[in-house]
Amino acid sequence: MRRSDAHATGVRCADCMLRRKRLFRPFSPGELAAVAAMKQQHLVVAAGTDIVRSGERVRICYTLFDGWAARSHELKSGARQILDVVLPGEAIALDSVLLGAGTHSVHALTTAALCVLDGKQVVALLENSPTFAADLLRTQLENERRADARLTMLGRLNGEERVGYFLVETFERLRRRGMADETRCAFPLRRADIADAVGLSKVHAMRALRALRAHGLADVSGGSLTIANPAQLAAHVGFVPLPTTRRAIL
Amino acid sequence: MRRSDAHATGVRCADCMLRRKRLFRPFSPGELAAVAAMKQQHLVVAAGTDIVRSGERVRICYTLFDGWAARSHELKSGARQILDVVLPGEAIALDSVLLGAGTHSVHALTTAALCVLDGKQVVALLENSPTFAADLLRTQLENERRADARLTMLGRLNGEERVGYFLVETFERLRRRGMADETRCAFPLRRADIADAVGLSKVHAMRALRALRAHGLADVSGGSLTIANPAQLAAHVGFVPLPTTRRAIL
DNA sequence: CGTAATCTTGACCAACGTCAATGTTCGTGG
DNA sequence: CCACGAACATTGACGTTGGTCAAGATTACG
Repeated sequence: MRRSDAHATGVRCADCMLRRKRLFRPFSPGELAAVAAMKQQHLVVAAGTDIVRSGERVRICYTLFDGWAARSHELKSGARQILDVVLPGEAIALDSVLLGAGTHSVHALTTAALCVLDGKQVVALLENSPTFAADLLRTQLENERRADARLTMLGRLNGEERVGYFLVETFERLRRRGMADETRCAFPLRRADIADAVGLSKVHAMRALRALRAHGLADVSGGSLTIANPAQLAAHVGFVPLPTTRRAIL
Repeated sequence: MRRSDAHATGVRCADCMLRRKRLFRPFSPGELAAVAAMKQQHLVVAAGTDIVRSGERVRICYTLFDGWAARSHELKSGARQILDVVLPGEAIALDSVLLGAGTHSVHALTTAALCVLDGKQVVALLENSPTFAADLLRTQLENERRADARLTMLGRLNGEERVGYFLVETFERLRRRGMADETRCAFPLRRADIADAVGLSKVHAMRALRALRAHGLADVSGGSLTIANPAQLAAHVGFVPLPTTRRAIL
């Protein structure tokens, strides 16, 4: 499950099924060629691997092709905050290509497949294809809206609501990628990960999960998440799905 | 202090001193002309005015020219979360021009002067000037980094640290705009605003302010903020200033 | 089969929210 | 200049939420 698998799982951009999903912006032939040219490697890493470490200056970025990852901050105190879960089709380390040394870490939550992209060529595409740059800006503005909502959840919801919010939001993101059925999806996060995502201690995150289960709202067990009535849970925690826009993908 | 003052305070983009600050990206003559053309009005609003209301679909966006504003979410419960303080030179409602109906509100914290920009022309500039789109994307990625740090503060710091973080972060942003001296700056937020920014109740935000004052770290009174030793406070709360990049301004 | 990691729970304590009362500031009209 | 009221600031008392510690149960894996 290391780099030696690269060829086994390699996919040419032109054949990539991920980018054909409705969620993603269609590519012009020219853009597709540019992206195919900048793709240096198809890399598979094991669960737990650090994909990006905070402070590293890098000349490459990634598209998560398959699997789950988490962006996080670590404090000197040892505490950790998970900033966001990264799902297939999303960019990793794009910020460090455009702004220099990254401020967050990214680690694989499951076995993860990554498209490795040459930073210089990414910048070149941006500066040569204005519609692409504009679409990437749209995607980034949409990310900001999600981040705003997460900030509100951390600042203003109680423990049970925070966990519930995190679960439906993730469920909804998976649904849009065709990675969830009506009430169920994979959910590889451990209890400690959930706690670090919603700003609770591990013990209290447990209590919140127990309460959600007791209320028949959500159940996390055996690596999968079941939400009997997603609309009800969403209403309960004040989650409002964003209107679907076609996200830029690299 | 209403629209009638527009002419009194009107500034032509070519003469604008704000955009000449080091913090902001210099403009090519072509871009400057494009921005001057899209500027429809120079609008002055009183403190407390709603500049943008959540859910409104708009065809214009703004650059905050002078004064302070706050972006916020309101929950059905009546609770409010301030997402960010908006300072001179920053865009307002750019997201709703590019993505449709906004998801947050923006209100003026002080008397505020706004450059009103035509949305269509903003989009046109983006799609015609790739370097500008790329720079705006950089600025947006920098905003994301700040948002990540705020999320971490909400999730992982205690009340006193949260308030301290919010104060130094804002102080540092003002300093970069030349709006603060070594230890002091204007600070027009009320106690309730501070509480809503850091996810505390008003009463507890008070206690945190009292503790910060008792520890000699920060003092908010009479509409101004004094931080005896900003570096010390920053270290105390884990605030790390982002490297300065030249921000795109419209 | 054994060891380490993770999950789960109870008991207890600290942080934070709520309620309610008092003080302070500031603008307005007399 | 003063009287008044409204909005805001400040504080104490008390209840609730969430953190910490510690132990036992379960799972994953060599």
